Amino acid sequence: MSGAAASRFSVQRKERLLEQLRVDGAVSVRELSELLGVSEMTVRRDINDLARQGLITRVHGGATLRSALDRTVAGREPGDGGFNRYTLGMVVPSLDYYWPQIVNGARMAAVQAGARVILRGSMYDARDNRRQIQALLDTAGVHGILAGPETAGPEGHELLRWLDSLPIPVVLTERRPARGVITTRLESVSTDHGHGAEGALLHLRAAGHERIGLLAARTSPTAGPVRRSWMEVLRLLGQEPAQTIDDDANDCDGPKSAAFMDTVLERCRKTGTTALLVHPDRQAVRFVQHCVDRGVRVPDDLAVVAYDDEVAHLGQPAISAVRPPKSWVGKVAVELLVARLEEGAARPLHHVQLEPELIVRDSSVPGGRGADADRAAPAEASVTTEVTTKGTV
Amino acid sequence: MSGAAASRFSVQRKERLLEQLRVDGAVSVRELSELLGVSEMTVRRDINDLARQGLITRVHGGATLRSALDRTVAGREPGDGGFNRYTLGMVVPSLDYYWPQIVNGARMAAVQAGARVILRGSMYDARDNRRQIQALLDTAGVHGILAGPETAGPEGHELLRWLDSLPIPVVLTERRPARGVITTRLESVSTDHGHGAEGALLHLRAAGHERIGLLAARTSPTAGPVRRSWMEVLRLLGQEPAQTIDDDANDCDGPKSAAFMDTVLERCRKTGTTALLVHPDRQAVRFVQHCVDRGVRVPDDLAVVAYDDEVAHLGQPAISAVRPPKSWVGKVAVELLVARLEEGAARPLHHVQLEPELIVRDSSVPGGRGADADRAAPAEASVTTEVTTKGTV
DNA sequence: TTGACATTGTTCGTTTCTGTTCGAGTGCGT
DNA sequence: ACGCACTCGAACAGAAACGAACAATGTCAA
Repeated sequence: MSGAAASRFSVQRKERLLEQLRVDGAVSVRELSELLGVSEMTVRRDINDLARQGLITRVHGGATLRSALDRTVAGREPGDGGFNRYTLGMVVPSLDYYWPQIVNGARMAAVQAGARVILRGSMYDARDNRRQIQALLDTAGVHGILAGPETAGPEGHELLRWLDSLPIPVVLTERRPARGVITTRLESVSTDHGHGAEGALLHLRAAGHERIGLLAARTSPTAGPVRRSWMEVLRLLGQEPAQTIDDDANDCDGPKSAAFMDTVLERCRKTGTTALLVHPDRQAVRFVQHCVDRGVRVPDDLAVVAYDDEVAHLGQPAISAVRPPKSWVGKVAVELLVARLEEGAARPLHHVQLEPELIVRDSSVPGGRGADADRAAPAEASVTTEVTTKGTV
Repeated sequence: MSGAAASRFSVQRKERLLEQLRVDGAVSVRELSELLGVSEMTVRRDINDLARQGLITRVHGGATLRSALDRTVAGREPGDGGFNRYTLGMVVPSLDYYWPQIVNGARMAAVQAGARVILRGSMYDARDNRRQIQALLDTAGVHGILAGPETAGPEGHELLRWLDSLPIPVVLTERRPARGVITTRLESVSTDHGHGAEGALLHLRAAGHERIGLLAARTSPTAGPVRRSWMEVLRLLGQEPAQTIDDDANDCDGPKSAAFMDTVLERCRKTGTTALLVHPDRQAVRFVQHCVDRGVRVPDDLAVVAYDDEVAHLGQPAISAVRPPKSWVGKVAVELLVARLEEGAARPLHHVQLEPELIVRDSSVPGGRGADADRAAPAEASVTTEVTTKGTV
């Protein structure tokens, strides 16, 4: 077969491997050989190549991120004579959803920069955020803080002001200073969720969908920008939110989920909604599952794009998804913080936004691949193909 | 004309190849030879040419977008003395105001990164911007573009779309993609002028000024965010723009300038306006000069903060000013572009905003820090005063 | 027209990539 | 100890891709 655009050449396989490593921290030969559709021997050869370059560390059965214990090749980065020049405290609101990848990226960047990350888990709650950060400050020798705190509400604002006043540099991670809060020293790295959602919506629009609904988990900080973008795109298309779906994706879970999703499907029928953006992807998987159970064909009867890409590839069919560059957020955050520590106040404050990419799978366009990719492909593909685009249109 | 090193057809083929690469991320020799109707050998020759220029990554069987794993060019580059790995084209709208420092920062960063910058001056005009950028594209061996184009209006939007579609990476410099224009590949570095203006206004507010006016050069792209911030801060202070000054600073120049400035002073008296933000600083110098001529004491009778800091230190008294981090804008732009060239498409799109700093001199607070403040410009970074964070409304 | 030059196509021996096979090594439970 | 399950990698082989050399074609100027 020649249609697999995902990884035709060895370089692409290796990039895919590294990407997987960034996400999971480890890969197995077996997994990869299935994922990429090549023999295990080939995967081993790739791993050996990369290990020889010092980019990864070989382990029995697979590979991991380059480890400090790996002495096989002189590490490409002069981690510097001084091994841990800086100690960075990091506080994240969750240790099992979304944030592990950010932490991973931060860890890797820290190793590169000769720094050490001390991690503390917290909650989506300003008071606890502050407690955890205070604990880090009380730890001797912490040079800077990476924090993904609650920024909304009076308590969030107060927390931001407190962070702004700390004696050591602080980089907001996957957060921005809230509007209306005066900050003069905070820096930030965050994903441009609004733009990500816009990309997904325009992709659906380009696939011919006129009426596009939204299921977003209202409790998440991500939902805000996503929903705002959705409303803006609707406005561009000359539509009213009331004419389609705008519900809370959290309801796709729990005892009443079946009834809820039935209601959504019913409303899709009534309003002529043919596409949905679902946030987060766990709920998208649930929802697509439900569609299949009810005989609603995806994407023919209803196209679905997930916002976030933790499990979207496991959906049946595999779900197209917007993938925030999580590990990069962590990486850039560490780089900003280390640069601040090295260069001091002469360096202007940085605010970085990173854009998500849209992973087109099978749930958004018939045939599994966008009409945007006009290629005479032999349609014979039993293995799910993944196409990565830097956006749509 | 016979001067071209490569034939017209060869160029077209290569453009087509890059185009295909942009869509798919990879091309195979076989596919391409069929698609273009030429022999495989010819395609290989094209691929080798482009790879030698560092524009793509050669792989067995075809080519991919430049990959971080591609070590071929990074190692050796025959001819160029060995160290200019990349050639970056830069187009700026002015060569005598504001932009020289940005260009400087870019130049320095380029040297650091082993790159070379080719500069072209243009105008504040979309059509000419495009002409100049096209000229750079026609220059053989340009790997990426730094541009500070016109982004407003239909022509600006069209220009952005065109930039977004170029086969080589583009970093907008001191510009952002306009709202409402769909871009999927542009990156950007810009100053957060809004935040800068906010800092100046809050500084004046903290110094006790209740009613603060604005003189902004309406023709400048910077004026937009500055004025928006000003209006927002006024709103926070519970005031109306109409109750104070909001005029065009351009009128401080030219034959009728004296009359204009007298009118402004008169209106300040009438409305009880005790402070002004003036953009740009040249006009601020003129205005302060006029105040002194008319016996209006600065800062006692009227406080002035300039937006921008090219000549503000030459004012009598020295004028407090918001200083955009110009050379940093150039530096970060080059860093983004080089990183994109090195790491390829796996790197997410970056949008960076840098914050200006407020240089407090003698025109905004009585008893400011006179003589030593304007001696060594770089040293002033440490003199920057923080804006009060409490008590505003 | 002719000759110099550039570009493209063809041939064919060489190289690269990948899958398969199979013996060796490792850890684990019985 | 033993077998078992697993992984690893050397060795081989087929297919495909590569590129040097040469041939063919087209372009331009004298």
